[in-house]
Amino acid sequence: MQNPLLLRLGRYVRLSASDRAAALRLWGQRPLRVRAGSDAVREGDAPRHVLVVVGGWACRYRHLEDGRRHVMGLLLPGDLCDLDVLLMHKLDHSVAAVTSLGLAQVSQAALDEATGGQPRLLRALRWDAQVRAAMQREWSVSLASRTASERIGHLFCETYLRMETIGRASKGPRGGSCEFPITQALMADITGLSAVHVNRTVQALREEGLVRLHDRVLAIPDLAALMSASLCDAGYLHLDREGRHLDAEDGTDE
Amino acid sequence: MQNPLLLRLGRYVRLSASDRAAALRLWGQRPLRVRAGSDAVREGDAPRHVLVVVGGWACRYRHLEDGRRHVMGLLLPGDLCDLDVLLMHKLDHSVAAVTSLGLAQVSQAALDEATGGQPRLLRALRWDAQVRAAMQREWSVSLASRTASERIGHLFCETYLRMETIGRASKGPRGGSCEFPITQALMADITGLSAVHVNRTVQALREEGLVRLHDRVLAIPDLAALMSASLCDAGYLHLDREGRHLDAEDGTDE
DNA sequence: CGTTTTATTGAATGACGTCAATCACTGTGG
DNA sequence: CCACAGTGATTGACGTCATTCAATAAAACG
Repeated sequence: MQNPLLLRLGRYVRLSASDRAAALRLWGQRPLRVRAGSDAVREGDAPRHVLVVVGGWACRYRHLEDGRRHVMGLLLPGDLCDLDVLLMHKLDHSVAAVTSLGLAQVSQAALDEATGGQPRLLRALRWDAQVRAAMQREWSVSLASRTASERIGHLFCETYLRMETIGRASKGPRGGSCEFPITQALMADITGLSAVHVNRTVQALREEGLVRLHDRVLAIPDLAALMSASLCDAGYLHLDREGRHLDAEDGTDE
Repeated sequence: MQNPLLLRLGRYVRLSASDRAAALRLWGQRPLRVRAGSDAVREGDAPRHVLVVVGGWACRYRHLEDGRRHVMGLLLPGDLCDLDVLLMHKLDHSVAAVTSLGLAQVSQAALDEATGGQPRLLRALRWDAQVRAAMQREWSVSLASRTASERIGHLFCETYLRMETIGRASKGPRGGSCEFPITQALMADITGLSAVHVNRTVQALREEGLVRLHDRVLAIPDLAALMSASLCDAGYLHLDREGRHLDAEDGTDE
């Protein structure tokens, strides 16, 4: 299986053929293109769909009144944006395209139809939402307790691991690497640092040999070393197939 | 209605009598006492219940390997700790009692039984989880983008508003006030500041006349002024009864 | 090719942390 | 009743990490 959503949900449980078919119906739903840099949805809007990232990267963000911006999450291909968002009247944050972006817009009816007869799929989606909440908490830990280089190193580790789970990382003799289309200015808005300090910190990590980052490609020669230097413990990503006791009989891995 | 859980869910939708009865069955479930300062559940444990705070205050926290601690959320009476936590194999953070604490331990079976025939109640609980996620994001905004005094002021505003929605705040001629059993050391772990700096910042807020804080009681003479000084926009708390179109016929307010 | 975005560098400043000591308050045992 | 320890709040001096401002270099883009 190559679909990022299926790869991701497969970290929780082996889906049956009909689960997978239902998940793919979400995938195909009314896709929308968003240009890099512009907003897909905006704070204050009434949510009309559950969004699924089909291609490209997006971010959730919020502005403070005086213009300061904080990016509170990254959305990668296969990521689903708030299963229960349609309960709310207004969005409390915006979502912007980081790169050129493809979004599936899933209506409540489409969601109900896809999950109605597939409790295993619904559980996988709920698990995914829990993991997303854990990531949010971990970003809080970073902002509150990690130093600049730990924050940035942690962002690299987490993003690399997320890319790996959706089959978008490659491993070579010099470690793993993945796409990383995040400018230093955006990294600043994520980590709560200034762009200048991000720049200096990235350079320091490079000089220590912990990462290579050029041309929107992130390479990590020794992931364990970077994780350790960044105080990153991957437990919160819950990558160990916690729902395996619910595996479908016909759930295969290929 | 006086029950904090019902008051809180009532911010979303008017519950029917049978919704309320079902919610109260969660409330009564096998209550557990935890002494102030000790852990209710610990990172790495297998979750066995959904926890509901019946009385007292708790906090979610995580330690980094070198001992730094971050508190990533406060749990007040009526708060429910992760509707879907039982999907996970391991907890990724701990929960400690801030004050002497009463916890209802709700099993999956009890949860299913309570929500099975009450879709309105289930929606209210899901709405609550969304609001909780929004609070988590807002704490990230604080840590990344707000100054020390804005962070602390924001914590005061949010906590006061949460206490107000559960009927635990009182209003007088000199503004509103509520219990606030949080030591400055704990405020430091919440805001990512040092305890010393929290102390100085609280004093500054006092001298500006924005808050009074003594003997575990927080008083806010002018909430609008404090909110404005802290760049606090209450939108993310979603306090405006967003599910009112789903109100039960027999849902009364008393 | 110019134009814009992104990355990089230096110097000065400032917000916040650390260390260390003191003070107030509480509860405890003698 | 008082000595004592323990917790939480407070203060001062000093150090440091990160910000800001400003300028430049290097890429990316049309």
